[in-house]
Amino acid sequence: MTDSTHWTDDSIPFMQRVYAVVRLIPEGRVTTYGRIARFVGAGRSARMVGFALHNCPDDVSERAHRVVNRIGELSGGWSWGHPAIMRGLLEDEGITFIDEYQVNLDRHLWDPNEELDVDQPPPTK
DNA sequence: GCCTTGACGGCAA
DNA sequence: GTTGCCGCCAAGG
Repeated sequence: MTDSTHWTDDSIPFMQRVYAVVRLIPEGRVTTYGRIARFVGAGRSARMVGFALHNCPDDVSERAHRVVNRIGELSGGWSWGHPAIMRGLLEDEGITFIDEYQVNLDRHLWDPNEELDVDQPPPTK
C-alpha cells in the first residue's frame, strides 16, 4: 500500500496523531499517555500527549477520559472540572477502579501497540 | 527570539 | 522500595 499516512508519518502533526489514537480507544478500555506516545513514534514524549489533549477538539475530549497515566490514575481530572465526572464516565463504561481515582489497568488496559498496527493508517480525520 | 510551563515516563541515586 | 531529577517536543508569555 502506498499509504502516505501511517501512525509514524512525519508529515502528520504530532497532536493529530495523538487525536487519532484517542478516537480509536474502544469503549470500556483505557490506555496510558506513554503507550500512545510510543505508538505514534514520540518515544518518551509522554508529556506532549497530555499537552496535546489539553488543546484537543471536542470530539477527542469525549474520549480523553479513557486516557490515564501509567499507574491508571486520573492525572488531570480537574481538566474536566472535577475528577469525579471522569470516574463516573469510566464506571458507566464498565471500568473498574482499584482506588477512588485509579483505574484497574490490569483489567482494562488497551495498548495501541498491541491492538493496532502501525501499518494501518488512522482515519486521518 | 528566548525562557518557562505542561493531562508524563523512565532511570538514577 | 521510594524519592527525585532529567528528558521529550510544542505552545504561550
